[in-house]
Amino acid sequence: MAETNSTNDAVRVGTQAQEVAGLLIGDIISGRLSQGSRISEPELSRKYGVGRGPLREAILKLEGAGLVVRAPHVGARVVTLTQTELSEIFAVREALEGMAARLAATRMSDQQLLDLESLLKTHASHIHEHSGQSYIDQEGDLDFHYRVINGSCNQRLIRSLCDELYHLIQMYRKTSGRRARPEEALAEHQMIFKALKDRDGELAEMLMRRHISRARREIEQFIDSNNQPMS
Amino acid sequence: MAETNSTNDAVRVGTQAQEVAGLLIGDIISGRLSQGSRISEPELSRKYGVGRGPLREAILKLEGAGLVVRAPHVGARVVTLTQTELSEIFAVREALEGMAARLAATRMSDQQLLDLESLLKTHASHIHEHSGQSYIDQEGDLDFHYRVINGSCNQRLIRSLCDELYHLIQMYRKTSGRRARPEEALAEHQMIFKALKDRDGELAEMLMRRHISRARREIEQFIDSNNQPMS
DNA sequence: AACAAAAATATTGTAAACAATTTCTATGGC
DNA sequence: GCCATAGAAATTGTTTACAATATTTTTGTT
Repeated sequence: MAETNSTNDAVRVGTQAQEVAGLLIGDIISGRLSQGSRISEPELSRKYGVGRGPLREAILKLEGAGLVVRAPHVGARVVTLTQTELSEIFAVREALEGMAARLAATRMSDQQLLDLESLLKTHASHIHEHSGQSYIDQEGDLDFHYRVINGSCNQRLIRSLCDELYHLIQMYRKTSGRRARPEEALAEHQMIFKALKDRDGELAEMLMRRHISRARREIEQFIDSNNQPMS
Repeated sequence: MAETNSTNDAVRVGTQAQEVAGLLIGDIISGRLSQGSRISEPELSRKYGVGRGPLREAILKLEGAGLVVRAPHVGARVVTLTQTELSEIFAVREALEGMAARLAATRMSDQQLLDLESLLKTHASHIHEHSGQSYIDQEGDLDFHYRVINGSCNQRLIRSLCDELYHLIQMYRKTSGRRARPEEALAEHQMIFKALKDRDGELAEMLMRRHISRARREIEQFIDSNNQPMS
């Protein structure tokens, strides 16, 4: 009768190291492990119930993703994003995701476009109902961008954006209780969608770049207004 | 005297894992470990004279860089680049390095520009002397691109390009004995340099994108002409 | 002889013990 | 009272041994 594994999770999907890496990523991008937190091997080893070997592998993986930084003989910490680094991330994201939008305009299937359209409708109704709060804002935004990125059909591009940059962006969003602007974002998403539907790659790229550039400026502004009273 | 370390290398700079990772990268991008080669832990553990722990860490690191692929309980292999993957890499490189050129146009110091100019002069004389062969072609090309990338002053961009994409490109260049076209490349480098010197970011980006796009088409052509007789 | 199944081998994944380095703490001197 | 230094504790780096999985070889059957 449903003999479970050693952990109370579902059946083991891969190796312990992979599982712990997933848990660690979740703890970081959810904010349970805040920026700059020490990653103690013995402590987390006990917490996750695995040996130090698999845990070290997980840490190594996260280091490759840029979520933690390590110093020899000193240990690992959750990365601390400065404003400069966050701006750099968004600058790279702008170039990469602009390219993704351009490719997606010619490569997305009709079905993918229909799905994207219904996603936007769902998002719109949620905004009207709850007058622009709730989790759907962050998640919906992510969902839209993930679909466009995947629509590019460029595996390397997908990996760079989803496995590296977006983890960092999610981490920042959670740790800084910044309020998004769902109405404006939705309007921009709808314009991007129209360009995709029209198979207009140039326009899709330009709109996506402006969309991300706008988000970057908001963040820079937010940080500025928050750093001031902390001095 | 000069009491050396356990290995005959210079003094240990970091940890064994880091050192082995460097050696592994060297073996891969030099072609000593060709594409698709098995990465046997016991074998390489003996070869490099370290335990399996540090070697595994090195493999993990290379997996993060995209140089090796791992399968659970099966092992690691040097990545095999298909034409599709190579095209994808160059597409991403085009977007990223175009951005780097645009940023470099406004951010490179006058001294950096002078150094870049002298590098191009050195490169030109080498081509005229040896009529376009010798190692300087590959190395010189890399050197030029590295300087422009670093001129962007965007650390994340630098890391993406130098630590991930360029390793893969170097690997491909070595394993496929493809001949470069140093004269054409130099001419294009000189045009890019002029745009940088004029602080014309838009032009620098466009020229860099065309330069890389051209290289991509050459590679695609080369692969096509090589894959045909192998069918 | 060819195929399938089962045992043997080898390799990877994991845990535990040891070594080396760093960090914290306490003691002594100024 | 403060700083420097020496020792102790804790953590990371590394090796070794063990367990689990995959691959290969062997053996038996059709």
